[in-house]
Amino acid sequence: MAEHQYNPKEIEQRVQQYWQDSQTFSATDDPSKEKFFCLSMFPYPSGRLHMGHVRNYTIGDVISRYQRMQGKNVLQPMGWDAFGLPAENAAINNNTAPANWTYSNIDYMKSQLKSLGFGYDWDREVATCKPDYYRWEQWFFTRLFEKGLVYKKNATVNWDPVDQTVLANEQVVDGRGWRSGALVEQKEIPQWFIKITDYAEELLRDLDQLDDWPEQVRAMQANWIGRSEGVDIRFDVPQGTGEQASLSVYTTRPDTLYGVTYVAVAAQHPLAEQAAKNNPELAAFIDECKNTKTVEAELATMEKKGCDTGFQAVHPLTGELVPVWAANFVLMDYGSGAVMSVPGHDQRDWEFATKYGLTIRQVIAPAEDAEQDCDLTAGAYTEKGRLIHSDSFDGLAFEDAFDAIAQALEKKGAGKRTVNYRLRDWGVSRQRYWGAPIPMLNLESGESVPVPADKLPVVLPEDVQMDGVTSPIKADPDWAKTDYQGQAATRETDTFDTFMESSWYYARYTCAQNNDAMLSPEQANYWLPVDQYVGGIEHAILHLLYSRFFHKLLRDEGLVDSDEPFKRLLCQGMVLADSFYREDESGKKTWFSPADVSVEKDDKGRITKAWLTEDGTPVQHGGMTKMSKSKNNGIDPQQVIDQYGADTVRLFTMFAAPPEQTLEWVESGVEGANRFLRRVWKLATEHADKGPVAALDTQSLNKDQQALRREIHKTIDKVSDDIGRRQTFNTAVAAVMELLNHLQKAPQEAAQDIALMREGVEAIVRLLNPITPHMCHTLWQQLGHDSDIEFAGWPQADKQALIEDEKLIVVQVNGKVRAKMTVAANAEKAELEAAAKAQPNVQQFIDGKTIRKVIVVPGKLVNIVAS
RNA sequence: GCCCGGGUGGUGAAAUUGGUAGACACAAGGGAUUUAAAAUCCCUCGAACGCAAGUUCGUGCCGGUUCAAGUCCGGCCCCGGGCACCA
Repeated sequence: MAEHQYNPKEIEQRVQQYWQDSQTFSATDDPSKEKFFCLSMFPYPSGRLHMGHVRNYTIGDVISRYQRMQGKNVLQPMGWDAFGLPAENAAINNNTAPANWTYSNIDYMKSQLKSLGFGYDWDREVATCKPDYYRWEQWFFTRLFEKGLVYKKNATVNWDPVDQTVLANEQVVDGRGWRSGALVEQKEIPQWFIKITDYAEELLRDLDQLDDWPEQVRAMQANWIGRSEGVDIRFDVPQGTGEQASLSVYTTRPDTLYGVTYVAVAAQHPLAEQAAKNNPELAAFIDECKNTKTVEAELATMEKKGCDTGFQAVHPLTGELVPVWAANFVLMDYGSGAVMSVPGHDQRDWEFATKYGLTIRQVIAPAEDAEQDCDLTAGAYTEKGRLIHSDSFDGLAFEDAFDAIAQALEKKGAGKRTVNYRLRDWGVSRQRYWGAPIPMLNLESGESVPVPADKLPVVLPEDVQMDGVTSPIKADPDWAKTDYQGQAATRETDTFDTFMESSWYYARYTCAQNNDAMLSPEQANYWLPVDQYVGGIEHAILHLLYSRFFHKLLRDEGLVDSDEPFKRLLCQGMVLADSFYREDESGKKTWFSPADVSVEKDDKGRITKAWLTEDGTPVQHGGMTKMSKSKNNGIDPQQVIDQYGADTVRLFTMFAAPPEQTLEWVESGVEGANRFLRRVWKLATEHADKGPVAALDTQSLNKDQQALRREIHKTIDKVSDDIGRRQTFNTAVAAVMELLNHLQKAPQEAAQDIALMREGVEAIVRLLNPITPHMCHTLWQQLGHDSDIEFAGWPQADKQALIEDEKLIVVQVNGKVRAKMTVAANAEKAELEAAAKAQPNVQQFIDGKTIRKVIVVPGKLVNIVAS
């Protein structure tokens, strides 16, 4: 007798032990087999898994198991994005070293991943903080340097003047350093850059190949790269001494050139700094601009401010003198640090000009009304139109004007057509400790050279004391001391941006143990590209763009032969939960964990009352929000696993919402998922108890049995399509639930009833296996199979069983449903029309009216248009 | 501010190519079983009107295309994600 009580704890432990003992998920490089590389974004080892991880990795695991049942050779690896800022903070708070903290987190989280039953090949595990990983990244960087793809330049950082340290944007709170509270300044320091802009065109073009990426991610990347066609224009700036300086500006609207009434430069622009020497007001303005964060969102919304430099620039075509202003919205790091301003036709320029009383001039008129002057008192006219007040260019439309003015500038040597990208080169220097050391040496001559390959890796010391301010490798002068070809040299003490590690880890999984090279091309080319990548939408731009860039760099180094790293991409949504807070008199909110709160609901199920379970004091319901530390509404996956089992957690996660959408974590929904699994367990084990089953004779089935068999095979069809093509796991689960409802109602008297039940139960067990593998593994055995369900194959729908001889047809009159009728599936149009008109409720609506038209959609509907 | 999503019953959602709006669940209400509870099973469940058959309205708002619109087009409102040193 099978156990009819579903006992997840016991089942899951046993099955996980079985997987470990039989190396079920260990992938072998076998070129004779069709491969499937399924990858989930590796976690930052923060301490414990959160629900976002659970969701991400459940999706990846479901796809992996589905593909394995399709007969593919599946690789599903896992690793750790182990460098980063939180380790430094935790190390200070816990008085330990970042390495120590990180490694113990990895241990714990690895055990959590195992308890969720994810089928990873742990032999290929990587941790990016280990020298055997980052040494190859260091080596690759030196290769890029030799190829001229790496350079050093000054770039702006957040500078804490009290702690004398560089801060991450995250460490700047309301313009102040998070520890010192000092006003943060912008400071320029030399940093290393990789020329991603050299690949801008290819990164943009190859987006077209990524058919299996979400449209929105491709759109976001295209906008990020931001290709535009325009003109670089030179404005000469006569100096008092008779010398001539010049400014370069880029514009996509050369047609508005005659509307330029001033030029704006960054506060840090050399011209502005020169002018500030004899201009205290300007000097004060430049000083003030040091406090402006260079975060795009802040730049866009802050108050636009400026100050006249006193310099004047010569208009390249008219020779007119226009003032040069320093402005806080022009960035020195971006473009040439100067822009031409056309307040008549650019809204930002208009606001600036209005504020400071600068001239506003109309040079574009609406195409259809070229004679009329626009009203520019309320705002700029930003549409493209026809030129006016532009000398010989008057009357030209945008494209002709663009060409003619660009040509005139080129002829004078004052301009050049250019393709520009919004994308900027990738700054990879970080002034923090817990990262891969940048493998560069500074010589006494001032020259920087890469660390020779035989001296790699540059190992980051792990046994360190954190003082919370200075990186230990910067604090220890001995660490940097070294030599280069006999001469004294100092090491670079900056470390890499952690995006460096996450840009190539996917490739390292193909040969994680290789100690002789970054990649083994044979293994890399067998497994790559990744067939399915799963991760959060928050990585849609940066991580995914850097990885695509790195893949092209790896290709150009001869390490891989594909152009793109990720064939198909799925971006899962966030996980939300109820939040609860209490507000004190000053309006400060204290947030309470949902685990500590009890609620009362009205008969519509809305929360009407909430209180702390422990002492009964009332709290406010803050709605469903993203699980986060700040709202204290994270649900610990471990507690839910302990209570209901991993299969229930996995099922609820897949069922509650489609994967790209947000998922609301609701306890009663988890219970519902658990209830469904108990029903499956009961049906399957009770059936298994009936012992040997007669062979199914599909020819002898009665009408009801045929209908049930059609449900079984329709479900197989739908679930296959939902998991394989559509990736709508929620509807796949719903389809299995429907089938279970049908099977539970089926009679179990005749031998063929039981044979049919066998077919249905086996279908359910196999269809659910990717989602709830522990239960399905166990039930598969109880149904008498010796084979491992992972390798038992995916069920195939019997096309014969799907054929219906009758169909339900909807009858509409003027687009409104008036009747439904069951007709032979092969009925002709004329028959359908006649049958539709014969329906009593239809007659009522067409009686006395003229039939104008009848639309027949075979197998679906008849619409009678009458008036 | 810019770029990208989303908005459908009390709730999560479904409707795949323009063709029956609300599958499957959750919550709620009613009933069966039980000494009782849990568990389980059955019924009801968008709104209004109606004894019923059924009718009308209904997918954020306003307008359009179409025999037919949740789905396509134009204009708005609200919510969320990203914005380059959090990962």
